[in-house]
Amino acid sequence: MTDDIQRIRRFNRAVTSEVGALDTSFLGLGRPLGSARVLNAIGHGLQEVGVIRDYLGLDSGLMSRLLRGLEAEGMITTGPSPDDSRRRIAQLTDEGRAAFTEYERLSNDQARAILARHPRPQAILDAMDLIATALGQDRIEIIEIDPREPEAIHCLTQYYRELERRFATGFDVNLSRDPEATDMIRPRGVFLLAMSDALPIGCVGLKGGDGPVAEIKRLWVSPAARGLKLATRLMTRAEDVARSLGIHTLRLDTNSALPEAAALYRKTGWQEIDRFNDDPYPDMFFEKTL
Amino acid sequence: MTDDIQRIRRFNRAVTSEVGALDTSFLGLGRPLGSARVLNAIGHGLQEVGVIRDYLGLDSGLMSRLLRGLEAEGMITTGPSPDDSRRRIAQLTDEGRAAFTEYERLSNDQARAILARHPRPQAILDAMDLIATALGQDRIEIIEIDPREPEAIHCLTQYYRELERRFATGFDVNLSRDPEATDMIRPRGVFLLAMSDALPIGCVGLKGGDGPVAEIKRLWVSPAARGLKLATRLMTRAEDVARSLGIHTLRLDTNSALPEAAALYRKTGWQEIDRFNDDPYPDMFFEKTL
DNA sequence: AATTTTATCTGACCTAAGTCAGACAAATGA
DNA sequence: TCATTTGTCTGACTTAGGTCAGATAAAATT
Repeated sequence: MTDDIQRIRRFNRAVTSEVGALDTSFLGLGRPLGSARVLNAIGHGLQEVGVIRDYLGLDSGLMSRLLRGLEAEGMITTGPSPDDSRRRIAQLTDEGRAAFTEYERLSNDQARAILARHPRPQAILDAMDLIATALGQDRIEIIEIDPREPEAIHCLTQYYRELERRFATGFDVNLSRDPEATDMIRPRGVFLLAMSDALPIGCVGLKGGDGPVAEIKRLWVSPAARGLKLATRLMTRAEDVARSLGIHTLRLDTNSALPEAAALYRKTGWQEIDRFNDDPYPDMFFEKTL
Repeated sequence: MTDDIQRIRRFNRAVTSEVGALDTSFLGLGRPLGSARVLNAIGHGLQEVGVIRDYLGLDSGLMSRLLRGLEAEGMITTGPSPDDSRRRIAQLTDEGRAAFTEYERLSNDQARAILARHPRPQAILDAMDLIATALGQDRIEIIEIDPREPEAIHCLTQYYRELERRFATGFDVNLSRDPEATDMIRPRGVFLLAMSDALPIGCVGLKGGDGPVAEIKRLWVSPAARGLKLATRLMTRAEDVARSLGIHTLRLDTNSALPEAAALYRKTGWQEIDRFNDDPYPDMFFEKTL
């Protein structure tokens, strides 16, 4: 156990010196960290002075001075907000946008360098996802999204890959009944994503029709987030939406090669029923009355 | 690929805010970060002012002032080094030791908290080891050590566990020929550890006797360090030591359940030979003439 | 219309951190 | 022995970052 603590502290040291290098790269463009942070916040789309101040946790006096400095440098312009002229809005000038892009380039290069010098970049990424998800586990949010958006497709792709790995026969999505995206968009259904910071780490689809019966599809949780009860959260939210859409009965199909899924369904009030479709992949079928 | 970059930058954000919290905890004891860092360096055993200065990368003027401040607080005493009275040596007072212990406690608590709130602490630790090893991959060092030291035992324990997992029959070290520790200490042999920062991530033993023939034992590399050519580095160093001890012939035994090991031996000039012992576990035997 | 609240700014002030030139004393080398 | 080098310290100065008490103007409330 003491040994484990040492491992974490070694990790902190390793990452701190790397993050220190990151801070230095911010300073490397000849601008103090404070101004650089404000410039980046504006570049990332924050406009209102108050919002930026809260986001960066700055005193209003200091914030004002940093803005004035960036203005003097010609990096930003400020003006009153159209709907409340007490509030001020900051925007990048062309010069400011160039500086911001340069910061982005440095950050991306640094990230790329970490991947490039390691023989197993995928292992690095998986480890980073696990740690970032663990550190932010209290800030995981579930959002509704169009299943054709890139974040949703990211999850679905991972889901298909996992089925491919775990089914003895492999998995070809074209042989399965791929639900119409519009069946998973309100008012017929919904597609939910679990987000940790900006990374999608889980999904579930509620595929509805015109009647009171709907199907749960594509329940998946990233390996980085397993054990955090995320599947239950996703299912509960999907059931809530179903109720609000006037749906009385939910069905789903699954495969006995995914025993943790069947266990979850049984534990949360689902009953096993007879086969209700001719999809070649599933071999277990469940139903739940809301 | 762009997606991967985003994942790394998310990791940086997550870790930076956590590390920021660590810095704040340093400040939380009412001492500025600079003084706290010096106090901790002294607590961790650094004594000479110049060594501390280099380690923390401080200007000599600033260093001097920080020392003076800690002295005024009653945290440390300084005096001339006995062998060169230009150099000064800093030591903790009882009060200083108490403050240092408090910092250690805070750091350990923080680390413990991360583990405690996650359902799979072992996964967190493995991920942290992987990342810390990757970030410090250019600073991996190979050292000689007594195989009875805790760092060596850490590696050996992991090695036995891995054999237990990978051999169809399991692995019981008591049934195997456990080499005498003294056979792996100069002048008979040597035990080598690969260290990343303070974490042992690989080992190999050279078990010698009185004659010119020796055995390679216990070659192991942590999953966190695989792909970094560490096994080759360890073997090369073991062979170098063997030569310097007047050994002409090396032997080793291994098992076909560890194909990557046999592949390494074949690639580095080892020849498969007939069984030369009656250990129940190995089923492949190699020899190399130096 | 007068008062209060909100959002930002300004001036005065502070600490932490760091730089640099030179002082000083001990150790080293010619 | 004398000049040079080395390790540390001191004083003078700078920048970054931050706090706080008003000032100011727009918006919201009474």
